[in-house]
Amino acid sequence: MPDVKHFDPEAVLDSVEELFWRRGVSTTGVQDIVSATGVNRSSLYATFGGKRELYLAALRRYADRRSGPVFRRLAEDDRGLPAIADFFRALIGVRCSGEYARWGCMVTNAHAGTENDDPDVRAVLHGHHDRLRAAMCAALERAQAAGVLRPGVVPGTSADVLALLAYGVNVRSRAGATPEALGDTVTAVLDSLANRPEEIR
Amino acid sequence: MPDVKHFDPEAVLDSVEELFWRRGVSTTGVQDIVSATGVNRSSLYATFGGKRELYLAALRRYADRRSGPVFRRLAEDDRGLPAIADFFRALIGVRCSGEYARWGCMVTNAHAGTENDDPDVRAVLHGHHDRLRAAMCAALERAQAAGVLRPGVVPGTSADVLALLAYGVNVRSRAGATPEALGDTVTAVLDSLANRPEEIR
DNA sequence: GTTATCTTGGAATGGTTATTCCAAGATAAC
DNA sequence: GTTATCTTGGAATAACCATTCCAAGATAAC
Repeated sequence: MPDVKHFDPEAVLDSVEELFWRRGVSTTGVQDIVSATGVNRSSLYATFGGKRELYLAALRRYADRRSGPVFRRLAEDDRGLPAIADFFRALIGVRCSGEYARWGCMVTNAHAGTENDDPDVRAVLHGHHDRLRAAMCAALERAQAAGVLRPGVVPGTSADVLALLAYGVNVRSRAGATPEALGDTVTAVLDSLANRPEEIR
Repeated sequence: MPDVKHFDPEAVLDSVEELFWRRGVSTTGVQDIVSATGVNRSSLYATFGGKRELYLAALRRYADRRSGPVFRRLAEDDRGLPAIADFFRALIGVRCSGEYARWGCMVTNAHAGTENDDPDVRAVLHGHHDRLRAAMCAALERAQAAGVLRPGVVPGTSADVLALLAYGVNVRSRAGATPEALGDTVTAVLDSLANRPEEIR
C-alpha cells in the first residue's frame, strides 16, 4: 500500500559526496544538496536522517568506493615496491590535476578539520588508516620476501612512514605543490627502502 | 584629543588565535570572540577589520610566534641530524599531549580546510612551508658537511621528505596516533638518511 | 571647563542555517 | 474505485551568522 521513493538514493549520495568533498562540511548547506540533487528537503531527512548522517554516509562512501579498491589492488599486487610506486604515482596524478587539486583528499581533510570531533567520523578515519597501513605493509612484505628490501628495513615501520607520506602529499597538493616535486619526494623515500633503487622502475 | 583604546590588542589576538586554532574558522563565531575576550563587537571591527582579518592575524601570529622560533633554532643548530631528531621529538611531544592533541597544527589544518581558498591564507601557508623546508635543508647541509649523511642523499630532496613527514605527524596525531608509533616512524626515516644511524642519538 | 575625536555598548539588520510540520500527491493492495 | 500508507512540496520555525549603526561615554588638548 505504501508509496515508493521517487528518486535514487545512490545517485543522491553521489552528489552529496562530491559536495561535501569539494566544499567541506560546514560550508555546504542542506539547501546546496537540495539544489544539486533536485530532491526535496523532507525526502532527504526522511531517507538519510540529517546533515550529520548525510556527511557520514558520504565519507564512508568515499572511503569505500575510492580508497578501498586502490588499497586492495596495492595489497594484492605481487610486485612489491613497484606497486607502491604506482600507488603514489596515481595519487599524485589525481591530486595535482583538475579540480581535485583544490579539493584534496576527503579523508585527509576530515582528519585535519573539526569533522573529526565526531566519534563516528573518527571511526571511519581509523578504519581508513588501518587499511592504508595494512596494504602498504603487505606490499613491503612481498618486497622483502623477494629480497629487494634493504637489510634492516622493517615492513611495519616503513608502512607507517609511507602512510604519513601519503597524508603529506594530500596536504601539500592542496597548497599547489607540483607533481614533479611530490614525485621526486616519494622516489627519494622509496629509494631508501630498496636494495637496488634503480630497479623500482 | 582622541580617546585611547580600553583593551590590549595583543591580548585579544592571543585569545583569537586559540579560538580559531581549537575550533576552526567556520565553527568559531564573532560572538565567541566577544564572549572570550570581553571586548565589544564594535571595538573588534574598528581595530582589526572583520572575521576574515581576525583569522588572518591569528594565523600569521601562530606561524610567527610558534613555528618561527622552532624553525630558526633548527636552521641554526650545528648538529645536523640530531637537531632534526629533536625537532620531531618536540613536535610529537606537543601534538600528542593535552588538548593540543585534539587541535592539531593550525597551519596544517588551514592547509586541509576551506581556509586555503583565500589567497591571503595561502600566502601564509606558502611562507610557512618555505621556512620549514629551508630549515630542514640547512640542517641537512650541515649534516652532509660533517659527513654523516649517507652517500647519494640530496639535502633538498630529503628536506621535502621531512616536511611532508611533519604534515603527516600533524594529521595523524589529531586522530589519536600514539607518540611512540610516531617516534618510531620518524626514527626510521632519519635512519635512512644517516651513514651510521646509531649516531643520531 | 570646554570641545573635538575617538571608543564603547547594545540594539538592529539582513541574511543564512538546520530542522520541522502539514496539507497535497502518489502509490499499490484490496 | 476505495483506502491506507508512504512520499513530496513548500512554507514555517527558530536559532544563529557577520556586519552596521548610532547614541552615550571617555579621553586629552586647549
